[in-house]
Amino acid sequence: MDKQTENKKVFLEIVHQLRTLIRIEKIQPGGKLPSERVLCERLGVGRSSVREALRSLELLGLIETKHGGGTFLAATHNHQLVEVLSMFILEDEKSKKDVHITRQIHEKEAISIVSRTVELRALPVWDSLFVKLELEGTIICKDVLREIIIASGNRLALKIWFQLEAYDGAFLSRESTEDGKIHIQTMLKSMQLGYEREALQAYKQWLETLEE
Amino acid sequence: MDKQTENKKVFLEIVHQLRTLIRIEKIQPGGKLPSERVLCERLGVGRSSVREALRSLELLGLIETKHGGGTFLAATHNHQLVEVLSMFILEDEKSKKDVHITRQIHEKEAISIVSRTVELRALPVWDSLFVKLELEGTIICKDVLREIIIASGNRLALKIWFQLEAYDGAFLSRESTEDGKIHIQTMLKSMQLGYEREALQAYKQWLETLEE
DNA sequence: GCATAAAAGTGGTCTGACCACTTTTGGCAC
DNA sequence: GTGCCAAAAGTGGTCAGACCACTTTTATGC
Repeated sequence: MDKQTENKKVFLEIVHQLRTLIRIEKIQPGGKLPSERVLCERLGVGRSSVREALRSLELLGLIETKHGGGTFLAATHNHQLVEVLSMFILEDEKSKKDVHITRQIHEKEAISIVSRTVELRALPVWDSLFVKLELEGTIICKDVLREIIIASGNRLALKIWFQLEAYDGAFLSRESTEDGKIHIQTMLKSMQLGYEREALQAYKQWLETLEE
Repeated sequence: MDKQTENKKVFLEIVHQLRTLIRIEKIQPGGKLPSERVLCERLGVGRSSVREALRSLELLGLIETKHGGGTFLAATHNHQLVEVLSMFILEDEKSKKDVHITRQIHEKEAISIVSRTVELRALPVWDSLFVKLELEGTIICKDVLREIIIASGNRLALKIWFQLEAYDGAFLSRESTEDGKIHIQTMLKSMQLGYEREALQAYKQWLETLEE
């Protein structure tokens, strides 16, 4: 009833309907949505309009599609959001530096969080990383940072970090130097002991070894 | 021809192309984009695909369309983006909290940056805000924070903050209490003097006056 | 029972058509 | 020439049908 009253665009209305559908049918993240053709019929609209709505949600990272397979509710939220916004926003060199800095902001915060939280400090993953570092020595920077940010428990920050890391990838993908290794170990140990300041200091020193 | 050979989705490619087009043709916010039919021809794709891309960007608030008039680069964006995302994302409390925390991460960082940078500390805007606070007393929290983040010079962080602030809006839009006002003033003054620790402390106390 | 091929289902894209609305154009009266 | 107004052109909004490419399901043959 109320659908007819609105003079708004069909595809926006469909976005609304989809949300209702997902709630009512209790579709879980990762769950399958009705096919495009079924949605057309159910909502009484053309397939193009359904697709415009679906594509919009896809760009937002709210749904995922598998060619020939179906449409699924995204398991993890907004990753494309940042990417697309960035595409329009990040244009000059200054922006590249901003990505770098912003990424580090989240890394520092995660280190602080872990250092300050007893339960997180006690996580076995730190020892594991430490040992791996000891044995192989070829550990990749981003693996360590990723674990720390995951541990910090802020999923949104994790999503943002993933995006930034993707841009900034070349930098982080390098293997650590001998000097760098020491700083990573110091950072991990400090974190485990709850020495926030020292952990951040070691992180900073580690960064310096990367900047050559 | 060539577009089909790519394994990526056409509509995503179009989103990319549009961004390039906007930059090359120097289309200003509020400016007019080529019509859908022109875009089809230029990009060598079907109109449906062009529309899927445009509709996606519209949902993101990056463009606006006028029926019969044309498509325009958004002057001020993120209007329904917020609405739609919140519909889908902000369902569980955890996400809401993550937004909240992530926003504060960027605020804290900006305060630190300004405190540590002589040129930024000397900006006249702080006195201006301080006086405004003195006189009116009805200053809005987000105005202060926005200025600080702008001053910090990281446009990406600013962009992210705008996003988060939009979600988290109800919280930040409140007028500050008497207690809050004192803390804001303390924060500003500490920042100006370069007392990073004190500024962050005041920020924290200010937050406490807002909660509950 | 199982592997494999056929069929059905599904997303991806293009074309053409029609409608509703806006902007531009052209002609008429003054 | 000026000004107004209707016709024409331009543009977004929507739908229907047709293929294609890919995945999932079903049926077949051994």
